Amino acid sequence: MTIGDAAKASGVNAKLIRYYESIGLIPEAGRTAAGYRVYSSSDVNVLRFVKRARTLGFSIERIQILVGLWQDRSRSSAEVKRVALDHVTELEAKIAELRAMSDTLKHLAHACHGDERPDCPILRDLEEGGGSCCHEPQP
Amino acid sequence: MTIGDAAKASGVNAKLIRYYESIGLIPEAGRTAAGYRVYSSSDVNVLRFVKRARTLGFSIERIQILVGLWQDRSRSSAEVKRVALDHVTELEAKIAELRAMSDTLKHLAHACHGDERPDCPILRDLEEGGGSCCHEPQP
DNA sequence: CTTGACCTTCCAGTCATTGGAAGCTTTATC
DNA sequence: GATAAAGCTTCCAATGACTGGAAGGTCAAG
Repeated sequence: MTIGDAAKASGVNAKLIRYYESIGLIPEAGRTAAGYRVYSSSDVNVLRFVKRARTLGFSIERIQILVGLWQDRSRSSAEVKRVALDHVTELEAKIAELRAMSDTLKHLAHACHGDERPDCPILRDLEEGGGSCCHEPQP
Repeated sequence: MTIGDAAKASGVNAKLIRYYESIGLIPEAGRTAAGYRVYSSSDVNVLRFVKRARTLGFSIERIQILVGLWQDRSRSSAEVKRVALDHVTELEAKIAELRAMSDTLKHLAHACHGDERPDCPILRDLEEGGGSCCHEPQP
């Protein structure tokens, strides 16, 4: 299998496969006499594993660990679970951050007439640093 | 005011102020005879505006537009609202994406014993590409 | 023998910063 | 006035995870 075949079979594009090899996420592929990379179906399995892990938002660094655990027959499921739950913690933190941004903006946009007049609570918030809002208690 | 003073007053660090200038987000600052950048309190207001907008997750590109609208007395609030709601749309899309990842992982982690044994549904999912899950209908 | 579809490497760019190095200027202290 | 520390300047490089392009080698079909 050439890199193009491996790309089709795994769903990871050829450019990305080379990149993964260059950063050491996957081992160096074998080569033909002409220097073309050669892949086996087990290499494709690794690529699929990586692809699925990326789909779930794992960083390359954590995927390195997961691939290591996957290959390690004496792993404990506790180790895998810990890596997964660390990632969940980060995802939840990011979600909370984006949620707060979105809610604030939706609130401001709701208060904005959205007509031809220049007056706008969104700009007022940005100007004032968001410190004072209609719903906050006045000290 | 020097760049350090402006940094303290705006909460945007000096390095970042120079970067914002270099990409044209803020106008070029005036200079002293020795070449030091000089800032006024209105420059600081712009920096504070930018900082607040970044806190709300706006891209630099959109902040350019927002600053433009802010400075434009003949703007319509509709324009501002549209920029804000476009951003909300993107935030919600990103949240949904992360939510899906997190939920999938929580589900898999829940099904994982997390003990010393190697058997692990998380690795099984990564191996199989997440296509088959206990709760999905069997064709 | 040529065309076109592959493959190779290397370099550059993305986004929004952050860090460091090397070299000025200003301010404070002695 | 000398000196040291703090702050300013520019430029270059790195981050994460890709993506794109240029320049050139290789392979199978017509």
